[in-house]
Amino acid sequence: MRQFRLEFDAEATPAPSIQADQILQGLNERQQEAVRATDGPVMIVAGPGSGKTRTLTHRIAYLLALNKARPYQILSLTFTNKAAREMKDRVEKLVGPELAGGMWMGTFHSIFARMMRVEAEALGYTRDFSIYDTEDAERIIRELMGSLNMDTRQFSPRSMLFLISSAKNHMVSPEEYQRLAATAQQDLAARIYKPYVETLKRANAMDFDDLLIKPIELFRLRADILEKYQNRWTYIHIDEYQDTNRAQYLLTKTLADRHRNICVVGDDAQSIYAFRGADIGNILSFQRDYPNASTIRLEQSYRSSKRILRLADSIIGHNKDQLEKTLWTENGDGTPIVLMEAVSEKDEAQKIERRIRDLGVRAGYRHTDFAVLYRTNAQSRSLEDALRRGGIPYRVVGGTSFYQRREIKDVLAYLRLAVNPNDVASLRRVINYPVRGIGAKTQDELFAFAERQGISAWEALERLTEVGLTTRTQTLVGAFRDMVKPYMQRAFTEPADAVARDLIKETGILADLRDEGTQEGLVRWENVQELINAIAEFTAQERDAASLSSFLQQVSLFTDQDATDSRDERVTLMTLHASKGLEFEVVFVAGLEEGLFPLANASQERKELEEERRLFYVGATRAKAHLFLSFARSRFRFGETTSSIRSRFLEEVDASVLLTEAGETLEQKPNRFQVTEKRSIAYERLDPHYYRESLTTPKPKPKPAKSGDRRVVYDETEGGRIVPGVVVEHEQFGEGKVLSMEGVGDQARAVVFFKEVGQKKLALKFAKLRVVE
DNA sequence: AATAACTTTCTTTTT
DNA sequence: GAAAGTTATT
Repeated sequence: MRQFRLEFDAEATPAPSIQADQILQGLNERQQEAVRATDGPVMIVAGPGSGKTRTLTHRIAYLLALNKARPYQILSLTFTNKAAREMKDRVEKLVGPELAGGMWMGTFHSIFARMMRVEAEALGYTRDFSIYDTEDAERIIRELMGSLNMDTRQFSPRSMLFLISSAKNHMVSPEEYQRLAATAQQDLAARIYKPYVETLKRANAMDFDDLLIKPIELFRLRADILEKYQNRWTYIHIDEYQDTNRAQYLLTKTLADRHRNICVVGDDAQSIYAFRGADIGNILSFQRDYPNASTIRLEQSYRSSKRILRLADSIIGHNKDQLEKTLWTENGDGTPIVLMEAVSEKDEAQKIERRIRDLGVRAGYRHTDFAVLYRTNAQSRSLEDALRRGGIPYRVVGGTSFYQRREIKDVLAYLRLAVNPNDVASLRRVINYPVRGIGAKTQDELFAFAERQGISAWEALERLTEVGLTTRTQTLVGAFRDMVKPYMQRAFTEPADAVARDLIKETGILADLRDEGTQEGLVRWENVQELINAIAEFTAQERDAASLSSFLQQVSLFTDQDATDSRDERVTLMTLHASKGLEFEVVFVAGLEEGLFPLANASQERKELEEERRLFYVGATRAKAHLFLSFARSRFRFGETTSSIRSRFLEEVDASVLLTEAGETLEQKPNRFQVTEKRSIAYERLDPHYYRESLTTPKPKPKPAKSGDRRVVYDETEGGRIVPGVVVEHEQFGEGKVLSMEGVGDQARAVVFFKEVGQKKLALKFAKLRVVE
């Protein structure tokens, strides 16, 4: 893992093994232009399949070949590890490994994690800080909510984390957030935000957002450090620029400020990460930030057939927010796009399976040529079943990766604790695993003591006698402490694999898994063994003595796709999000149903709906030759069968390139979703996901509201006339229809779809709704 | 304190 | 239909 070398590599740049003009070969004129424009700001706007990434890598290779920049002066940022790896491979192929070796190429997170490792002390961290993923962060939030007596049922820790994360990404401080908080949920988040940040700091830990925000803080605080990096990275490249969030934008802008050699590549039509703070505005305002920027459009698609492009174009044409761009191709018309209608999700999966087999036989496609895309991870199950039954090998991208498995995270938590004693999340995770008699109550007392004394939880263990536990518990806790303690030294003096192996053995995790005696326990046992191997492998490659902590930091940033091997013969199953940047001969987009794609929550707000549409656009444009769209008329969701209707996207699409399975053209109902003049909001009849209750079960009978019964559909005793289906009026929002009700008495809330402002959730206590007619 | 049995809620999408 | 949380039992 050469990429984890920490020192800057300042040795002389080796001579390029290739001439610059050779690099330009095989590129079209526009691409060559983009490659040649090496100085100053450049924006490459490009459609799917136009060779964006290719152009970017050629540009980097060109810089190296010209000896314009030394490798370590080039910073190239991507969004996934996979993209970074691919990019590096391509550059290597062009200029040779020695020259490509020293480049800084990786995800935003991995690059800045490495930087923060070097600069940690400037912000009061140690270089061995822990990196908290969503699960760790959620654990912290849950604890905090508990200690602040917040009801985790009303607002989940996850939703709190989401709000805090988005505040962080927008660079809103806890104090500001407190002022801005408007809803009850935001109020709660505002109360947790500050303690959350403080807890992380005390734990010597950073979450994913911190990895981007802390560098910004650092640069603001220390002009000297900023200057160092501005001069280090004189050429900055950013792939998928449309997906950068505020922090990423600021970070790269600050870094590029001195030399202004920044090149961004993106496609506004493929922006699909607004939900995690991505801001299309960044790509739209590039010209404003850099008035002398050259903009280069790549509009020729080398990937898809004419029919597929026409379909894609008709999808995106329904969006208002977009940059002007016309894709064209020299490719042939291709085959018509096939729309498949299925009875159920099972049937849908079977049809897809049959198509794959059929095309494999008739057109000679290999399994790697196929991809099945869907909106939610949960949809993979039925597809997997069908493929398994049909004997077609597949791989699922995403889902839980190796490093997210419970047993792996348990082991990693032990190791993290050894490296970073302040790491509370890890301490909490392992203090009573395997079970050693330190229950919730004991833990509460320990952490409360630490809180009172203003010390870290580990220090509380060190001062165990002062906590005031019974002798018996003290012995148990002391034994745990004494078991882990030696490793806190050893982690820094001995090879990582030896430390890890001994610690794992001593904790008894392996024995615990073995004694389970189940098949699952065996698998987990094997996984732990595999982790030990991975650490050993890492140690062999990396001679840095303290590398256990860098290993831990690295694996925190690993995600699914890292294990995937595209060479083996399998059909790929993945979410539409995960498919970005990839291409396949044959693509299936499954589950085109209202409420699923677009998702129910997203179908009310124009912005969110447009994002769903871009997602559809991304999915459709993954296909080179064949595209299949499918929907099922019923689907097993939420533990029950629900009937569905086909997605509105199918009504919008250019039907001339589409055929049904029967070979007929699609009959569209273009006005199906228009909100008509008066009161009829067409959703209620057409979208069963809004009316799940009433369509799947007989009309909910008014139940007497028992106390503690949270499943009350509506409250008879109060405002009894406000029930799902009734039209109501609100002072500000105007007229709307009640979609559903929840809660009783003061807690009663209604989800109302207003004609003017869309869907809102209102507390009846405050919202003074009047029933119309 | 640990286990078993139960109830409840939840599904976007990810570094 | 899973995961997480709650309650009852040992």
